[in-house]
Amino acid sequence: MEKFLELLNEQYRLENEQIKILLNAFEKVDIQKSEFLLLAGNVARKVYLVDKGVIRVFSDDGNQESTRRIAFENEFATSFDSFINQTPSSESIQALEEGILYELSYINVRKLNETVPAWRAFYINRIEQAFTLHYGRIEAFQSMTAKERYDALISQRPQMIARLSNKVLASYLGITQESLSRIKSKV
Amino acid sequence: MEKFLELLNEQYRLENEQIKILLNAFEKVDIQKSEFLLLAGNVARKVYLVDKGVIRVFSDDGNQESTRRIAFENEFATSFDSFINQTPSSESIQALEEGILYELSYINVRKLNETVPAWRAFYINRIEQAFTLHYGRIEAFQSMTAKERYDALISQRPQMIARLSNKVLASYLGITQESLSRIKSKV
DNA sequence: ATGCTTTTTTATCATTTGTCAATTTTTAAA
DNA sequence: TTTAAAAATTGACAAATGATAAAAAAGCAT
Repeated sequence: MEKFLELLNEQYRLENEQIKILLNAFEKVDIQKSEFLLLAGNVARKVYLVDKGVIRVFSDDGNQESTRRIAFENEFATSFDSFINQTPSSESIQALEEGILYELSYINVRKLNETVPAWRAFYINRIEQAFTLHYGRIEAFQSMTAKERYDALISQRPQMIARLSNKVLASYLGITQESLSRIKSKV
Repeated sequence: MEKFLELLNEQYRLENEQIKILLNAFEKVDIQKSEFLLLAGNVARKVYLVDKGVIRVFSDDGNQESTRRIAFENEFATSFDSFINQTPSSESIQALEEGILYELSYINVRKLNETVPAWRAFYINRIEQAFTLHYGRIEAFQSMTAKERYDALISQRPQMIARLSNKVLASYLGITQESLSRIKSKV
């Protein structure tokens, strides 16, 4: 949380009054490993800032899981489509490690967008960044093999390999656990 | 362009003064089929609103083309990463049909974001929508076969099949032309 | 530590998709 | 219209990935 405020202050200049408003909008939540923050079918009413731990956004069609987003420390995550339209989510959100989150409700996001210019600029910037992050994944799926996607992930987001189980990592890469196991053994 | 202004007015209420500012920010451009609006290596300085025709954003690694985004009438497109960071683009933008565009410079986007609240709300909304659109593609790549992605595209964006060549469509779906040809013949 | 559950690995075989090459069809230019 | 270029189709084969099953390894609760 401190790091987040630092960043915000650095880039967008915060007045003390605004810092207070911001801090009031967030709520601290302790999470246990494997705990669900959102179950598919419900509306995503919060966006989460990870203070400590890892969370994942994923869907499960009964046959296979697809991990859409992994958020580590100082990253935001939610089931975005559900959150911005406040409609039922097709995705669930789950903690992968014990940790601490700061959650922000939909209403507070919209309020902050109206009332705190620094937050608004930050919000726009975050969505732009999130867009390019996910855009990169489309590039990967369009033009790379599973092995190439894995190698790219190692160099771009090493935490992904270090902190995630093969099962989750495989579902993020869009392949089966067995394929991932083979890819890893192929040097 | 009219339709775009209508939409903006409907959803965000525009004053006459603001309409003038907006109209001045856009510039009309006639485009020929196959014409390049941006060549990879250059900075994307404009975002394009398609008034008539179709444009595509794609990359070409020398070996294969990957079509990242197709924009039809009343849709916006640019090489997003390059545009928001004003850094050289790895993508090119090309017209697929003769048509008419309205282009908006990076500077004007940022200016409008500061000065026209209706535009700003619209801009945020567009990025949010663009995000969910591309997010849907990740879902497709993660959990569907090429045939399933093709079928989904037929029902969700029939224009894609109707107006694009197989070559472009295949590169959008992330498969070879040959595979697409076989998928189509499989009923 | 012990036993149970989950994850990971390994093997075999099936399916999907890619590659390469040739042919047909379509498009565009002279 | 004629001709050349580009795109689409088809076939044969190769490579990548999935499905299923079984065994080994790791994690977790008691």
